[in-house]
Amino acid sequence: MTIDREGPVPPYRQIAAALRERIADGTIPPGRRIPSLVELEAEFGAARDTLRKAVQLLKDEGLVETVQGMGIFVVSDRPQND
Amino acid sequence: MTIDREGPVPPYRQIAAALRERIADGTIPPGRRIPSLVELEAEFGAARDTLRKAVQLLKDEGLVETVQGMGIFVVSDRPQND
DNA sequence: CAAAATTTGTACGTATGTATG
DNA sequence: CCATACATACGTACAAATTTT
Repeated sequence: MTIDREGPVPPYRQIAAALRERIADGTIPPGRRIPSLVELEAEFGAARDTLRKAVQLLKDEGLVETVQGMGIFVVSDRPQND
Repeated sequence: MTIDREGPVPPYRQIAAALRERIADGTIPPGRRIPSLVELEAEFGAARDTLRKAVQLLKDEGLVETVQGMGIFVVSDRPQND
């Protein structure tokens, strides 16, 4: 996935869309951790600030939850086997 | 109003609380504009990023709305005389 | 138990883009 | 065209929580 820096859609929204799709299609299943900010930074070639904005969108949508010191997790509507 | 940088409450939350109070007590009435980010920067002595986080909280609460090029406005539940 | 590594949270500063007046 | 104001992006630094060594 590559970011289009010419078009009207800001990078942070493109990144959010990419992650949203991975969640929707099950690439990253409920309860699972999303790549860390450092990893996302490497993958998308965007600044931490930009990635945090993308993650914030998903948090606002209730798709993910962040836990300091642990990571970013896909929310599971139904409880998973822990 | 002064920010306490020693306590556990981060500055952006203190600033949000200060603005929230001004809205609640009518100091800044519905429909009216809040001081610009530049003005808030001078008043609170905080960075732009910190102020934006404070405003974001109020936006999430539905207390204010931002309009690019115009400012940050207190939301009016009932329509005002425009 | 202690130290280091990992990861998110917060803060600061700067630059550029976009919209409004 | 210019000034004002918010939006986005980049980079850096340190704090706090968790996990690993």
